[in-house]
Amino acid sequence: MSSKRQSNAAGLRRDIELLQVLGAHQVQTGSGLGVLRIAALAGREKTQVSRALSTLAEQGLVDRDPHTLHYRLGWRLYALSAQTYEAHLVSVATPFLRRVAEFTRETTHLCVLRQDEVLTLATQSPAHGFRAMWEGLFSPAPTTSAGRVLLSEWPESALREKWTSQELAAAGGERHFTSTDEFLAVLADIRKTGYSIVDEEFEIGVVGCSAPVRDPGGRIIAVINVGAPKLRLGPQLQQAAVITRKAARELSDALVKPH
Amino acid sequence: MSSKRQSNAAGLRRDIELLQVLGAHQVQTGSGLGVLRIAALAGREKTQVSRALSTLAEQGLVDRDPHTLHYRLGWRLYALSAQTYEAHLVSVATPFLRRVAEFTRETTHLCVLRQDEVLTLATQSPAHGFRAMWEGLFSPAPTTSAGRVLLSEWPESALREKWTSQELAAAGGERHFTSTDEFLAVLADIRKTGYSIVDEEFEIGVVGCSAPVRDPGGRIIAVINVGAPKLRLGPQLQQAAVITRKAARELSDALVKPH
DNA sequence: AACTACAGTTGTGCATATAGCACCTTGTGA
DNA sequence: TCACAAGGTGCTATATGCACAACTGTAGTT
Repeated sequence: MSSKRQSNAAGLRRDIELLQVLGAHQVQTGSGLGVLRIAALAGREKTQVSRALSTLAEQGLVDRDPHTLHYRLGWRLYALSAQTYEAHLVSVATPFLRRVAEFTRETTHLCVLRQDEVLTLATQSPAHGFRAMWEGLFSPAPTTSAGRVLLSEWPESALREKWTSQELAAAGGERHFTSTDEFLAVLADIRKTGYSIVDEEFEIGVVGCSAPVRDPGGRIIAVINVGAPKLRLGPQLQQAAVITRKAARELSDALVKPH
Repeated sequence: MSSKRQSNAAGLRRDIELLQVLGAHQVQTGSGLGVLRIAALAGREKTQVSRALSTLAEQGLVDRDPHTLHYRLGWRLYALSAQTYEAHLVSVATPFLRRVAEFTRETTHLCVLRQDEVLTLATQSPAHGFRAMWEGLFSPAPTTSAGRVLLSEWPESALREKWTSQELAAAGGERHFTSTDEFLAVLADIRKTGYSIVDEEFEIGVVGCSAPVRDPGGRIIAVINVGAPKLRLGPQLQQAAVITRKAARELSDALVKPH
């Protein structure tokens, strides 16, 4: 069997999974997690988890409440994240997001595509202080306006390979495409207009629009997205899309340095 | 109690060091790093580094430029960091930082103490768009106004143990304390006034002030800090300190939920 | 084209760090 | 006082990672 030595670092992979378990839990309940709970969620022995977490804590990747002994994600993740390309992107994009948020009076996001899902990097609300807690979270790609823009310039072969009818259905949302061809037609329309509009397809009562942000090479690397209750934004959705498209283009021009 | 028995997870520790190497390099030059360079910086065999990095890349902790083959810190760090307590703190603090930045017309920071150094979590500039790139970076504690506030309510025994004259000298800065007693006197003064002022002690030509942010239990968990060229802020430094102290108190009141 | 110089990946024997188990310690509530 | 739950420690066989070497790929030079 030769034991598949090529795929090294099974241990590392498992330890990273602990971080993901902690992150996922933190999203749902705002609190930390004990060793036994983490072990159960990760499907590992508590003793291994205990030892791994204490090493992670020593390195600052997780923090421990000295009283409850619960773990949560640690400060070093925050320090390291400031050096990522994504952080650079957010720092350049923030003024543009802010402007869109003030124009539309709605919450505005910066999103990217990671692992075939939409990752929201940053959020700006018109009334600052309260920010919708979407940052760092994933959404399905085909049912959101952001995801459709991010996929819109994939080569057709790659789209057909990845987004079969099953995949489209599996991605969820209130409504979904019944065929890949239908999906491709929507993407073609996005390429023509330069923005994407979604009306209650991801979630009932919610509408949204998105426009592409491009790197200096012209590739779509992110989107600016506006999402809001249909009752409020519905009538001006088209107008919001145009504003979003304009801001996304200006942001693209500001991205001279790939960092 | 020599902690020799926790000889656990040497491999994990080494892999985390790779992330730190990448982070440190990214700060200096904006670009990524090849496998051989990383191996040299981390003092490891290139083959191990190659394998470890490919696992880290698979998990999204590092990203690889497909063309240059250079690695940099990955998107998952950004996603995970959004779930940290530090991110929560930043999200609550941002409006307060913004107000201080607009009042003083100077760059304002939110800082915490991690591993006996000052970690800057967030920055707000009066003219938004350009932000000084201090986020995610460390500064020495005793020579900065932020660090002094963060240390100001440590018990005296802990201060004497940690901040011996050698430690104070090792922390750097343009000027440093010659004795721990002198240092303690400065901290006592901070406790009295509720803010800290530093005049060209960390860096020539730079002045700053800081005030403590407290959790609901009253413990100092962060500071708001204003730093600026002496020529510009010098005359109004005292006034800026009062504004900072006021904002820090209001932020403390806003921190009802410990997340 | 062939030659050289780098950058990075893959294969293998050997030493060692780790998984898993049973056993402790501590805290808490009836 | 007991009983139970959460978390940590000691120990050994063995799976894992390490080092070294050989291999592949990619420019740049003549």
